[in-house]
Amino acid sequence: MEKILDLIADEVKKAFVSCGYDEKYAGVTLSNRPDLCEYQCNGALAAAKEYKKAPFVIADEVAQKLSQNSMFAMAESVKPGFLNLKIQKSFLADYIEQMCQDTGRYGCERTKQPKTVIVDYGGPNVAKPLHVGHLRPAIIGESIKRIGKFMGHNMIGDVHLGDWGLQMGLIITELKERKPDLVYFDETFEGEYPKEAPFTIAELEEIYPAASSRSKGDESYKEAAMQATFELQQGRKGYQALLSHILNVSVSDLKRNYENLNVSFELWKGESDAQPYIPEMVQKMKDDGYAYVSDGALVVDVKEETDTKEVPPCIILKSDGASLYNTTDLATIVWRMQDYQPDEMIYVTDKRQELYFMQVFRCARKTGLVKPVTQLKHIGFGTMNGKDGKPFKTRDGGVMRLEYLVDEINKEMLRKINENQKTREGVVISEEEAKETSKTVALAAIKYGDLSNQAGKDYIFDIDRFTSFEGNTGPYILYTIVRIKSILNKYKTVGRNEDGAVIEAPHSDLEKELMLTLSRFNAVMENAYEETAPHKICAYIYELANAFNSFYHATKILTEEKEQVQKSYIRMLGLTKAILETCIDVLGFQAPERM
RNA sequence: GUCGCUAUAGCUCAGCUGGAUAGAGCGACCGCCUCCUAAGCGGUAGGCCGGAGGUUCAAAUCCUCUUAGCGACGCCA
Repeated sequence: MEKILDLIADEVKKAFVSCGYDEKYAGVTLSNRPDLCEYQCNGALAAAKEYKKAPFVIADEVAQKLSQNSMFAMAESVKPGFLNLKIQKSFLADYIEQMCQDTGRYGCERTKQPKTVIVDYGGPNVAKPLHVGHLRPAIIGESIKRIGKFMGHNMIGDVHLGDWGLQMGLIITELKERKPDLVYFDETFEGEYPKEAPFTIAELEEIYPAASSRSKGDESYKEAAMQATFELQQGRKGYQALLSHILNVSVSDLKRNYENLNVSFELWKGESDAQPYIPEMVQKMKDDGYAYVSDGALVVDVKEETDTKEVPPCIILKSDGASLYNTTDLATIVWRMQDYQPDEMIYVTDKRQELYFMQVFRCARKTGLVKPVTQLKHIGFGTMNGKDGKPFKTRDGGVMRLEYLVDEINKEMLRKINENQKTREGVVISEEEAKETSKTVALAAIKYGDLSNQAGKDYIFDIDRFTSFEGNTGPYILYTIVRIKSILNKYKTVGRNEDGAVIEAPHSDLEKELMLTLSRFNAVMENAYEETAPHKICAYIYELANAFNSFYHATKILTEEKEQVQKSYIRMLGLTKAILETCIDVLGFQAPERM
């Protein structure tokens, strides 16, 4: 469906043209003075200069023309030269009715040019638990992916595991110290390695930090780890087998953790998957004359004439010949292009990596790793700070495990739900349901709290604020949905049905306001995709929830006597619920049945 | 040092492809449950949009300068 703003703008354009003015002045926006009008056009103010006329005169001519148009209930010119518009109720009702009929899409069309887009978010390290630093990329990346999917693009999420480098050598070394008799360390072993991993996730999570801290004070230990890393990379069989055990154990644990966040990845690739592509890639960069040795390291220049600052070259290989983050990321681009031919790659990481990604992107482009039309985007997010405005830490200054943070919020939510139960009659929730619901609500609180801020800015993660479910929060949105569900259920329980329901022209200002808000859905979703801005969806559903709650308080729905009016209400409620649910789904959370 | 980001109500944030009286939430204060979930609704108070210039009929929004905070700046990821 065409956006309502475009439909209006089309009419306004015609009016401008027929009055002898250029249509470029006919831009229509939502009104910033809802007390005066619903939509406005400020073009007359701008056109005044070109036509050497008072803006008011122009606005008035156009307004005259438009007031004959059945789409508008009001078209008037005001003071300096504003053109204020109100839309005809019946037109609006028809539009909403069409949205209702457009099941699943509600007026938002799929893109006509679907793209394949790889979204790189996550970036957890194997053998290490997720910590709060992994929260933002997971939430934001997942949402970007879902928004793209909804718009009809082929979105592929890649977790991009940190599964390469010294950390693996450390784990192997520590394991060897503890369990030297394992077959993995026997170089003469020729049989088949056990299917079962020789450690659990809990052990793994303990082994790595232990090894890491020991390596800092023990040179020979560190050397052993480096040697193990080297041998692993050279393909030593026992170590490779251990690596796959580490990966399996770790990945299944990570999957479980991400699932709890309602985050999933299409690809569970890691840095190790890029390694095979490195030699050929590097050789080609050399052969093509892009890569050269500077200060011992192999680099590719990526500065451009228009740069206002120094852009250091992209380092491909360290002076000791080893690969590094850059190398792996570039080689990752190689296999992605080879296997998926994406039109676009989006990297969701901390914004401090901005310069780094600029280098990598330029290097990839310059050396022909990607096509000229392939888009490479870095979505940098800000730091998650505590209430004191400093990076979020545990009480003792450590990095908090993500599970603990989520648990804490789950518990707080459960407490509040139980508290509410006591003060409320009628809605009785079992202990089991309360537990499930608390998780659902907690996740919404966390995600909405994050996504409602602009991703690029730092934000304050205030547990007290997020878990207090008042105001502009995830729980408020869920509560609104639950309310609607409750009404719809009761409506059905009474034995009535929606047969023959049609959206009628709004019966009140609050109902019209709700309809106007509903009608913006397609524009909001499209814009959120174009600007990779989930926070715009948050802002929208907050407005929608407000519009609904105001309407709800002023309107008796279940006791409405006129059958057709009631059916119209119910139909509109269904649409409101569907849109809210669609929106929170692309944000990556869900609503419970009751709360 | 160079470059970048941020600065809006007591607090947390929207608004920034320029438009009419700068919006929410929290907190404060005042109302509303014989009525579909009060996790709600209505209302009051609270702002020289960091500062100074400029462009424009019109600037929180664009440009320049400036102050403060944060960040990035070749072998970490």
